[in-house]
Amino acid sequence: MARRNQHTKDEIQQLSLQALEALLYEHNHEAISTRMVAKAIGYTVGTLYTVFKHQADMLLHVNARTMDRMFLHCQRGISDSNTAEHNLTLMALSYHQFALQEPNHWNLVFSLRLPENEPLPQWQQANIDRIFHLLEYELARLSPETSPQSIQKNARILWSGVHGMTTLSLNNKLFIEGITDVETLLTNLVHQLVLTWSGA
Amino acid sequence: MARRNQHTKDEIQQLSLQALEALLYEHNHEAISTRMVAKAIGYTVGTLYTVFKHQADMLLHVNARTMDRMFLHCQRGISDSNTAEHNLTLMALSYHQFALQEPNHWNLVFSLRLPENEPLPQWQQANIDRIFHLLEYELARLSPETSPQSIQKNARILWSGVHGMTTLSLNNKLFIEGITDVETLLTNLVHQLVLTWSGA
DNA sequence: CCTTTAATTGAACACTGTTTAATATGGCAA
DNA sequence: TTGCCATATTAAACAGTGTTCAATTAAAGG
Repeated sequence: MARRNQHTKDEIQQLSLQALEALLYEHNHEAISTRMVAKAIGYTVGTLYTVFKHQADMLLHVNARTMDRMFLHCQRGISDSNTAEHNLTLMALSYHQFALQEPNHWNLVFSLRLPENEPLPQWQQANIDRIFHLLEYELARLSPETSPQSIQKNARILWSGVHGMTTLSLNNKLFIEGITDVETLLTNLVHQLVLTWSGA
Repeated sequence: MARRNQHTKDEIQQLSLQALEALLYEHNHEAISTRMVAKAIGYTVGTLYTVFKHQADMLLHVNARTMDRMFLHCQRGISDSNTAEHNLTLMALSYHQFALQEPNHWNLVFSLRLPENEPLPQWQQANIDRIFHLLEYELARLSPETSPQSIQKNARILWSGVHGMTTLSLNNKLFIEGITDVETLLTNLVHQLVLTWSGA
């Protein structure tokens, strides 16, 4: 069977990404092979290599979609009619919730290592910047007289905290026996940082 | 060549771990195979499996040693004659510095996934607790009247932040073009959290 | 010295990512 | 309609992976 022309290259790429995403709900990315993805879309590995440079390239494309979904998820419920602290708390909780809902997708975003000399694509940085802008917007609303540099700095401090809690709790490296849950910890973190930044 | 009795099982295990650690200075753990380790110590893969249950088991042992080293490193310069904030800042900077010095060892600690139904061993939790105790000690010194529960909670908030910054900066996911460095950010984080916790 | 015991190996198994020659079909020109 | 060409697709190959296990070989014990 050759030259069946059933799908365009673009369609094959989309099918692959969808199939891979579906597999990630069941298996973590280290357990997923190129042949599994190929089989899932009814093609052979060779075909995948006409559409992606290599496996890492395919995973990178999945990561792009994951970050898009995460970005949307983190905007849920955000509104200018809320206080800045409320919005920041919502974002933090959403970030953590997304990681819980799609742990394998989320893990892949932060554990993918590209082959040497492969630069990480510019849209990756753009995606990260997009999330930071959400935070910076709220931080500016919180204390309008703070300099843009400080706002950028504080956004990074805040995101690091939220991200760290999410990583550690996802890997059970955070808790002794049933102390407070992560949601409480996240709310606390946001509250305490907001307190010092709101000029209190 | 069989039954040469050149090394005891214990010695073979130690040799393996040392060889693996040496390899980690050059390659990240995904690029290291059991056969590479075996060759480095002058044995065959089969021998490794008389000493470790599986590859993940071997990596877990390396992680134990890495955490020991990290624990010692994080105590560098700590002294009761320093302020609590100073000690906490030292620890945060040491934590980050250690990750920079041994990125592959450090990565392995947080990215190793055990096979299903393999419980993470109890010394792992003990090692984590040990680090938390260092933090809790300083936090108690900072505000003696705070309840033990709150101290535990705050230690986790603080460590999450430090860990998050370290992870993200190690993967270049934290910075736009040359803003402030991670050290400054870490110092800031500690300072701001300490401010709210010292009852100011 | 000869047998038992166990440390060590080498080969096998089923998999992995990646490359490439061979193939078979859809579309086009005559 | 026929025949050819371009190319989408595959099957097979390669060098590697983790893991297991029968076979081997040497040390130790009687």
